[in-house]
Amino acid sequence: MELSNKQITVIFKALCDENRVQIFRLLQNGELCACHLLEDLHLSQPTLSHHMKVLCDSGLVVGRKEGKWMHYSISQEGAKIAMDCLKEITAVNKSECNCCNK
Amino acid sequence: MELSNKQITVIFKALCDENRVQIFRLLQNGELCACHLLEDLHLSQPTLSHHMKVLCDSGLVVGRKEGKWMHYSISQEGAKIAMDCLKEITAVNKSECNCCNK
DNA sequence: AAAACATATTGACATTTTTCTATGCGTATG
DNA sequence: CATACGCATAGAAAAATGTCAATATGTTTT
Repeated sequence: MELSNKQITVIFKALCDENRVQIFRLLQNGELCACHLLEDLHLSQPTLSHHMKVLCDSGLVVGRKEGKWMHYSISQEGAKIAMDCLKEITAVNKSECNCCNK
Repeated sequence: MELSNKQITVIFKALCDENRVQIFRLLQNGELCACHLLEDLHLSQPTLSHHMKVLCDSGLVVGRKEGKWMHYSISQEGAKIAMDCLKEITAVNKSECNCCNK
């Protein structure tokens, strides 16, 4: 799994806004449609729509269209990719100091 | 571990900028001082200093002052907290649909 | 077919973030 | 002790992001 720096930022942007974090908390109880999410968030409908796009772009959330409703849920595949990515980017290969002052 | 939505955003802001992701890649080979990081990034010194502050605030990176040098490294404790947080926020408790259209 | 409904898109504005130049502060060195 | 060095801070400009009102799009219902 070789993700670019840009791709990594897209994934973690999902968790860089308080409202989006709150959306995760709401989705933890299962799939919800946008209208239901809207009830619990102090946001306008277009703003929610914008956040859901950011979340879907990250891969951490997936949308499922059913008639005129959009159902959103947390993607376990997306979560696994994010976890692997976080693990990979924070892994340290060596431990000695490489500084100019060594 | 009960982190607020705000605290979560502070952690993951570390990975929302391409330059900061690149800094992680550089630190994966071990501790580096700011002057050395600066050589590999196309950034001014104050801009790097700003990014290092964001990284340290996230807890994913720690700084160690030695004389006039600042040595930065990836924090494994910080990484563990971020991993736990990501796991927790993407966990799903129920799987049935809770939508208004159920 | 028209009306109602759920969501997305557009365009504008406010806020936040990124970036730089200039400067300040602490530490080491001549 | 004066100077140089490494890094942080202040302030300003530019870019990106979050937000909303208005509107568009697609779907269901009457």
